[in-house]
Amino acid sequence: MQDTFCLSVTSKFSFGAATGKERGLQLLTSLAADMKSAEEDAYSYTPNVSLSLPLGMGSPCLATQYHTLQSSPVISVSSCHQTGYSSDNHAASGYYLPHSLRPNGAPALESPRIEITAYSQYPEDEVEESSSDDHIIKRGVNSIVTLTLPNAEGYRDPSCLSPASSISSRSCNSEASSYESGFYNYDNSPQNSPWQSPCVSPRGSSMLLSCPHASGPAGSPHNSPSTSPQIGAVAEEGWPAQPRGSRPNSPSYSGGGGGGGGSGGSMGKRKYSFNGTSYHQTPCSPNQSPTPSPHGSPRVSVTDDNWLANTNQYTNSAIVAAINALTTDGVVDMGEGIPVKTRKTMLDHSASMSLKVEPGGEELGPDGELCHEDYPSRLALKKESYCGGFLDVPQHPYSWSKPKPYLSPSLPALDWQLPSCSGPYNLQIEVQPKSHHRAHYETEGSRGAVKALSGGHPVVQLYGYMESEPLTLQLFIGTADDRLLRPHAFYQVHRITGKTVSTASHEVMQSNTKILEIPLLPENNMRAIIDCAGILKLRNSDIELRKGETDIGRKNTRVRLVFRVHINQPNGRTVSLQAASNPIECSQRSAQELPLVEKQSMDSCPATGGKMILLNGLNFLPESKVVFVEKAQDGHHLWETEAKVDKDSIKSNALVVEIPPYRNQRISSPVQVNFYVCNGKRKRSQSQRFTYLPPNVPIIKTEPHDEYDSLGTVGLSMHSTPYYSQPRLAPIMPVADPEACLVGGYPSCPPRHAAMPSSPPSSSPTLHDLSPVAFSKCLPNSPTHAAAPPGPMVAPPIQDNPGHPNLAHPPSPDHNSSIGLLHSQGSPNHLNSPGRHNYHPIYTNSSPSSSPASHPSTPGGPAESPFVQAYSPTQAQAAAGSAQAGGRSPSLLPEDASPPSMAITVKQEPQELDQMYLDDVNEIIRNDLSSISVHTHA
DNA sequence: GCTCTGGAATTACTG
DNA sequence: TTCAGTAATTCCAGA
Repeated sequence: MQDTFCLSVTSKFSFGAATGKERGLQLLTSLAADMKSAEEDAYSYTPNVSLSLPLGMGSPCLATQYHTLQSSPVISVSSCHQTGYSSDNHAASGYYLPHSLRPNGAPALESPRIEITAYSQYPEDEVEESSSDDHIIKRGVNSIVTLTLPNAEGYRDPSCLSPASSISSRSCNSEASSYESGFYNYDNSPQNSPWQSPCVSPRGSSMLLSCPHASGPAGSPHNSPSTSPQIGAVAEEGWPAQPRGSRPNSPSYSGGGGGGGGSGGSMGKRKYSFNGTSYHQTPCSPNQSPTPSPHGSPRVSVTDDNWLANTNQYTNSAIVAAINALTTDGVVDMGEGIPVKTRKTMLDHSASMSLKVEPGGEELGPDGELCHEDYPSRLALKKESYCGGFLDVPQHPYSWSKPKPYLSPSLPALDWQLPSCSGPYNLQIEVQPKSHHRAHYETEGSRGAVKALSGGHPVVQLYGYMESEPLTLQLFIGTADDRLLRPHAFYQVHRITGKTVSTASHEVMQSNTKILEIPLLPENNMRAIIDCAGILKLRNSDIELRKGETDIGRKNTRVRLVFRVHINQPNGRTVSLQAASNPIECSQRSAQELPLVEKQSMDSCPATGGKMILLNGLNFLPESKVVFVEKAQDGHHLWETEAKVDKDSIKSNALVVEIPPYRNQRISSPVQVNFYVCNGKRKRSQSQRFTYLPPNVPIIKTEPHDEYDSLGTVGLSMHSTPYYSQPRLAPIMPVADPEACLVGGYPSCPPRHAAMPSSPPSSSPTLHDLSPVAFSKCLPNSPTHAAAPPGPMVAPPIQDNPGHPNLAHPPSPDHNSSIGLLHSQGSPNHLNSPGRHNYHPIYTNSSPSSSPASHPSTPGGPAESPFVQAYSPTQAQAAAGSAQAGGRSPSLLPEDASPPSMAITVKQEPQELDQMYLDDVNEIIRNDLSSISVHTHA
């Protein structure tokens, strides 16, 4: 199997564990086979994907990102336990796969951004076509490899880059998240693409070439001012002709967008923006805020037509790609990337900003005059300082002056989903941040560092790292919606300094996303207290106007702290880990008015209801109501009922509710619904997931499998687990075709799935899908498994993350794991926990729960049971087989597996299953789950 | 004098 | 098109 596996994949996956691994491999293999796609051929990584999926599923740790500095981001997957990491250079890494790339060729992940996506813009074909060259990925991904700066070996700090180069580089870095853009964008992460910072290396000079658009900018890197013209040009492309006023969107803006407060003041500022310079033009505000944040929202650019065009044309040549990238950047970043307002603000604040700058001067360029356009140059400046030993935080022993080993062109883009653990390493958020943190606008002063619930600050620790060399922990603000984790376009991390801050930090920009770099020192057990990170809010209008930006800022006020660490391996590769915090609500209003459910004592119960559930959270009022809702896939309500709240027990942070009976007491499989706390009109908490189980056990069938039992058992345990409806981190692995699952799946299983409004099951489907189980679930939709099962059956297993419906969790035989899943899933927190990871390897999040105690810091523990072990090939096969044979959708499997509460539930009567399902289906139909397409598996 | 916070006024946006 | 309510953004003021 492995051989096969290897072949398809990159060739090097060493699965440490014996049997389990083998099984996993088998599964993978089979999956891979199923998944065949043109892409595979084209991209070596495709195979990886397949493989990776399982792995990922198995454990978060499984996949690990490897990269060689020089080579393009090749990533090899490894199970947590694996001792050996693949050393292949070429291997495309599944991990790093841009989301955009879908093995299946299916449309990219559905999600990336809230509403709109540019994916469509980028046909996957493009991507796949490049297939000829494994290394070359469409979008120049491969090219990246090619491009790799010869000297890349040494990571170059932007700082080192020549200004000019910096510019180009910057431009090159379009932030658009790879998946958003639909294709992988090396630029995104400067690190990712060697070329990314052409500037970086003189050789990169070619880079300059590359940036046609950027050319202007490139040409004048530093010159911020000068650049402006160019920028303007660029901007034009990207932008609508409109005046680049900061907020084209809102005419009103002239007045000052929302900024009402001091209308006058705000107005002035905004107008200023307008007048002063067009958005794009504003090239240089000398003072631009040192902080990159404003500028960059990552997503911007990729979407540019230019970019596409270029990309397409030159997929083959790395150079071309590089050029394209540059171009893109130039276009995007320069003009669009920076919100007018922002600039304005920056100007205004510049002075202050400069003050803030540390000795390192990281923030402001020496010039202090950098313009946004110059942003690149700014970067360069920063980097320079960086190189020079940028920040010095006197207080902290750690000296930034050290070159950062891990920095390499091949580092994964910020929108890539990474595992929280790999091999021996495990990155965990030991102390989660508070669920509310009011972000500050540029027009405001800092609102301080994000705090922990306990009153302290979040704490992050890397386990399993035994070297004496300090590492750098990266922190950026990520999204908290149902989709894959990615840099948040409307928020940036903000470095907090001062006497009260004990942790040294350093800011760097990557793909328009500000990253805070914090030292992880062996002497501190690779543990860092995050007391230096605040959250900056960018004006919606500024960001939304950016070309390529598809997210909307309105009501998009939840974020997560995303931590990353890159560990160099002896073989020259780099392991990248990522952990995301629980969601943080950043708006003032939300923090004050909206109820928030942080935990729920149970996430499932029999359809008969009647049990009491305890909700912990914030802003609960005596008049708070709890409403259970089931929605169809299309969003329409299938059922809605208000639960009885125990008025006597209401506290601002706790609520006891009686679970209402489900509308249909005869359900034969778990049904997923949602509930939310409502404090009044428009004051609702996020939807929380809840699962109704068949009243009387014999629910589901299951795969004729031995291990099944465990599953059943597992499912049973009800747990109080915090449960966020929000999406979890995106799966690590690139999904073959997330959408397939989502889209296809949904249709097929409308009723139950539909239930989860807030978090589309598919939401982060992607990676999961890949896993065998997940796969199966997805199958219905997936091309390969055309025979989708009937929707009704689909009810996902309980606890999934809202964001990720079960896909993530296949019914794992493993009891432990399963249990972990159940519990953990419910709560976002758990997701990350290593232990839980076993089942949710995919998720990068770390949860508080994941505390060392609960999760052995040792990688071995939880992580170990990667998916591989968890799933035996047989199971997988069985599942698949059953699905097919039975005619049921694989999705069913999960259900079976997970029915939580009844330990006994499992029934192993394959033969009868069909009938059961039929009955169920019929019943469902009768119940008029009409909107849903149901099929019987006859 | 500055930063951090909480609160609220004003304006933009949505339905 | 107008209006009311909600959300966003900016200010103010106190600790």
